[in-house]
Amino acid sequence: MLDCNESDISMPAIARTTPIARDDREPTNPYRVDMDLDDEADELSHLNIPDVVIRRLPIYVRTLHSLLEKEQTSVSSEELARMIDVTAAQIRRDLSYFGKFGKQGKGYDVGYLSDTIERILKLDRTWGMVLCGMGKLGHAIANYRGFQRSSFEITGLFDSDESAVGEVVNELPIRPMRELVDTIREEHIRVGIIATPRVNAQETADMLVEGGVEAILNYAPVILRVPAHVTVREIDPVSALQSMTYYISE
Amino acid sequence: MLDCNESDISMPAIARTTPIARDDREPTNPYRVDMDLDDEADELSHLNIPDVVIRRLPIYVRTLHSLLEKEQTSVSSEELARMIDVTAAQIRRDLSYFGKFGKQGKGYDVGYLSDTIERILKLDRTWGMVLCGMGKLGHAIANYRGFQRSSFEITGLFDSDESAVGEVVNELPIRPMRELVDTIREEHIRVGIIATPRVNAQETADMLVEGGVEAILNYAPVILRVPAHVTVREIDPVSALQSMTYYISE
DNA sequence: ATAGCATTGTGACATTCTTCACAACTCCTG
DNA sequence: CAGGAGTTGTGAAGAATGTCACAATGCTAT
Repeated sequence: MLDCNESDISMPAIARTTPIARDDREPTNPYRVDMDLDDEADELSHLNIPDVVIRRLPIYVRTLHSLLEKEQTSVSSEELARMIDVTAAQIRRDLSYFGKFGKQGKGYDVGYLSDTIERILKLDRTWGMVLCGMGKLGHAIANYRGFQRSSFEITGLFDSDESAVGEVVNELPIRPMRELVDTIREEHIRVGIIATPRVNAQETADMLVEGGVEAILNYAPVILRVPAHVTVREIDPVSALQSMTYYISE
Repeated sequence: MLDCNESDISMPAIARTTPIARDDREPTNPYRVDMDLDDEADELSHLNIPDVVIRRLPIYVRTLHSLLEKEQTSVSSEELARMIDVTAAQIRRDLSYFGKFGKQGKGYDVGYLSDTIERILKLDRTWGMVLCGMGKLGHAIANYRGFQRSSFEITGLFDSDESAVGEVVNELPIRPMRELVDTIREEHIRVGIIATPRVNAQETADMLVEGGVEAILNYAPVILRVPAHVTVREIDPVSALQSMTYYISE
């Protein structure tokens, strides 16, 4: 609620009744899941599912991927729990918000579960992102290789400093901020990254929202004010450090 | 619990009885606070205080600093709450875990409250940090200017790649990993940053712990296994993005 | 002084999140 | 094809966190 903007979307609080997946699926058949996830109950579902749960899903996906790398095809909630350091009950409960994906006595099919969670998180596509603020931090983010492998791709770089404009970073030119809103609209961008100085973060967020962005990854140490339909997550190493020193002994 | 290692320190669960600050303090006298915070109840207190609360404190400090910049000397929980986008009751409750810092009818003295929270978080000193893994990410972190202003300073850079060793980044030489443990011991380092590739993160964490580090800022996308007296916080932009796309409409 | 406004600190309550524990089911083995 | 071992999914209980609402108190103005 503090470091994340809970995005308490104001839509009618209709309880979802149709499970996303059913019991009679063939665990490794992606088409089946496809159909299940696209049906009409899906859109309403995220009202009911706690954000804590949603935040854990990427960790599950990541862990399942590491199992796939090791060619392990099946996993129990118990084993997954040990790997992630949570309780098995929590994993089962988390998954149960979305349907039934496991087999009693057997566990979960790694590939099927991983695909399913990715579909829930809408990671079954590539999301273009605009990056605002091309100082040192912006450069580092633009050069970061970890996004492509994860359904994300930076497609535009923006900076308000006209003298930075034109420079090419990781094959993309830096463009002026005044082009930001139109670019977002034209390219249907839904995700923005803020790496501007603190004082410019809010105005940047406003422009992102104006363009139609619905998710903002904020590296600036400020709490952003955005409409309820926009989600914000903070990346704040300093706060993280400052909260850890509390626990240091002596 | 997932992205943070709750650091459920196993010490006797003694309830703290002595408030850290009292009512008869002079709000702007730092010496008073000093004495209060150093007394014997302090060490036991963190058992009882929820980690969620501790994580919010850096935001309070940051916000109070921004008020100080504007020369505002007094603030109510209501006003602070608006700035941070939490409820006023939550701020009052959070602070009440540590004592009574406000004045009825008046609010809080900005400087006093800020100093006090910093003291609680042990930010009234500079923490040396070792940075492990000097790839692109490591370089970016080493060059980051935001730490000094926040009680932190990177004092050692380490990489396992011998060909990187010797290079000077932001006035510090990169040193070989084999010197890590001894350096931590000799320099009494308590905080480590992991910016290694995923596969090396756990072994790096083990070395940090062996040297005596009690707080780890982990940029690698892995859940680290550490003893209970060590706190870990994850910096994971990919997971943050992956959990936000869930909420995107359409 | 005293009244009255503003604001804290906190019991009591409400809500959210986690864990327990077990019926239901699946699979394997003989 | 029955029995046992293993594991899920989930009601119900429990723990943790957040909010309400108000008595207590300090401050200001007259």
